[in-house]
Parts: sequence; structure tokens; C-alpha cells
Amino acid sequence: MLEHETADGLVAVEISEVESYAGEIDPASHAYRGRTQRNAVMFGPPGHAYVYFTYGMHFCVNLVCQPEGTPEAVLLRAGRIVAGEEAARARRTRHGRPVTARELARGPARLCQALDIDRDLDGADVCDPASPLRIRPASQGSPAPVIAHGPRVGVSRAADLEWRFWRDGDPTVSPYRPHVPRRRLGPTGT
DNA sequence: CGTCGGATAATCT
DNA sequence: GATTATCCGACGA
Repeated sequence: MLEHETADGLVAVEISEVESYAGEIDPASHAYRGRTQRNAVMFGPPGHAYVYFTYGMHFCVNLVCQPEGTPEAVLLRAGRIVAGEEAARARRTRHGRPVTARELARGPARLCQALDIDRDLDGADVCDPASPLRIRPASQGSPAPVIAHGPRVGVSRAADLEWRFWRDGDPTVSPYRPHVPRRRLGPTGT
């Protein structure tokens, strides 16, 4: 479970879907070609959030999983809102269109929107209970979920690796979409 | 339910 | 200059 405490209140999410990115051997990882300003957190100690901006408008959050120097992380792709649904809904500025609870954190960018995560939280220590962004263990006695796996969503390279994992049957898991290369047409494009 | 194209800018080569 | 770990609205069935 991941929660973020802000002035708006507390929003908590039970993660239903993740993807793994292994920097040194994975061509799809942001860390594959070495350290840059953007991915520096991936090379740091585990338990910290790596937040990046993409497609000109979206944020996505990862959790670093390996010791310092080994840039591996999991992308948090989707979750179920377990607290603060009203605050999460208020962060959505879609033109008056109603949003179901299921959709609020379905997809990596929506999850960040529901939790109000942006680059200010890049590097946050999610294992520190004093951090505004932190993880909490699953409640005692909750049954272990059945985990399914398959290819990652939207990646153009290493598309054969089945490094996406999700809670089998969970309705908040995002739909699969293969990568579609698309070129932006320039003024001279035909 | 499905496919399709547009939006939009940081980041990297 | 090209690419992108995405989402949304429009449209068809």
C-alpha cells in the first residue's frame, strides 16, 4: 500500500499492477544507457521513489529495489483507492466528466494524479514513516493475492520480456496496449 | 467493447 | 531532431 499525505488530505492506494525495469540488462529501462540527471535516483539506495515526466504531460512513479549502484526499479502501474477517494477525485480536472472509483488510479499516470505525485517527490524515501510519500505493509491476515504476469505495456524495446505483474482478476489493472510508434507530422510532412 | 489520432514538452542523441 | 514506461475524446459495432 502506498499513501501520500498532503494539504488536501491523505490518499492511500493498494497497488494492483507493477512492471520491472532492470537498468543494466534491460534496453527498455531509463537507466540502460547509464546515469543521467533524470534517472540519478535509480542508481541510489533502494526504497526511494523515482519519478519521471513523459509524453509532455504525465508523471510516473517507480520504487528503487536494489542496493546503491544497481539501477533496478518497479514502475507502479495501477492501484485501488482505499482512502481519500474524494481528494483523489478532486485532483482530476477532466471536463466535468464523472470518473468511477475504478478508473481513478488505473494506469501509471492516473495513479500519480490520484496521489498528487510529481517530480518534487523524486528521491523521496518511501520507507521512512515521516515521509509524506510512504509505503505500508498489507494488513495482517489478508489473503495473499494470485499474481499473474505478462509483457510490459507500451515498451518499444525488449517487448518479449514478461516483466509486468498484476493481481489476477483485479478490476483496477490497466488494459494491455502494445507500443505504437508514431511520428509527429512536421509542417513538411505528407 | 474496439481502434484511431491528437495533445504536449522533457529528455536524450 | 527524434523519441516517449500515456491518456483522452471521437467514432463504429
